[in-house]
Amino acid sequence: MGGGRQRLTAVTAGSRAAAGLMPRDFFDRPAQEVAPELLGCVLEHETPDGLAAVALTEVEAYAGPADPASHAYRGRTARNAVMFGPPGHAYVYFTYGMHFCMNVVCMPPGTASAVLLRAGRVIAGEELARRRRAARQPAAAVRPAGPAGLGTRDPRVPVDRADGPQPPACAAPRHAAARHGAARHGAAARDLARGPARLCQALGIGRELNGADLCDPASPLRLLAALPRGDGLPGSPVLPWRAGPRVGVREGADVPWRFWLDGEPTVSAYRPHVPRRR
DNA sequence: CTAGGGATCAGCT
DNA sequence: GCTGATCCCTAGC
Repeated sequence: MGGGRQRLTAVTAGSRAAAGLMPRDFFDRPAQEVAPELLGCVLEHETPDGLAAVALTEVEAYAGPADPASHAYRGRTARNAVMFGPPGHAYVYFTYGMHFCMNVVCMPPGTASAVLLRAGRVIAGEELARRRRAARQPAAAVRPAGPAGLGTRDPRVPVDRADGPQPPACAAPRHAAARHGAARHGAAARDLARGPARLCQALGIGRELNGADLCDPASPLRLLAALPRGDGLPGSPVLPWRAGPRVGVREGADVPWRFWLDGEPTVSAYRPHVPRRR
């Protein structure tokens, strides 16, 4: 396991919207170099529902054709085409029949390499993120349930009616909530974007953002250089990070290409790969 | 711990 | 065109 300290780029003066936007050449390098420098950077997604953002706390690097754990290992396909495109774009894929995961594309066009965003700390739009996470998986939760009227599909799936934002979990045993440290209004803050699929769910990232440009101020999905200090002090925070083997990777488990901020509670739990039973 | 679910792709016909 | 193994996961027992 390695370790190090990540000096974050200071947020320079400029237009407020573009302040701290990551330059494209930042990503024009091998993913394993980019990855640790992404820690602490801010991913924000702007939608009609509002803005939500996370500070990245855990990432994984996936090198190109030489990395057996990479989606690009067996060459270019329709699914992974974005990885072969220009750097600084989002590669979003669907997995396990229900989850989205997001990567940041690295290296010049033609060389597939990416950083998987594994976890973050929500720093803006927490209520929006909480709503998205509480909405669960409609397909699994709603089930057939009955006729429910023809053609009256509501994409937003309002679970509660009279109780407003009160979650249905209020009837759960209170010791369970206490054991998990869950707040009365849904998941604990640290769990909102803890894990690659949760991160995508909290930010409302789905298939339609595959290929989105993270370096474009006009893009709904943007990557900013660092957290603002907020205290008016010059310079930027220096964050300690650590590195270790990647999660759930069969081959290529020997390289320490998972990076996380030391001591961050939002870092997802490490689970070594276990072959699935049939 | 395991079930769940959809997409993907190698390998086959 | 079809089949079946696989997938970088999460929620709920």
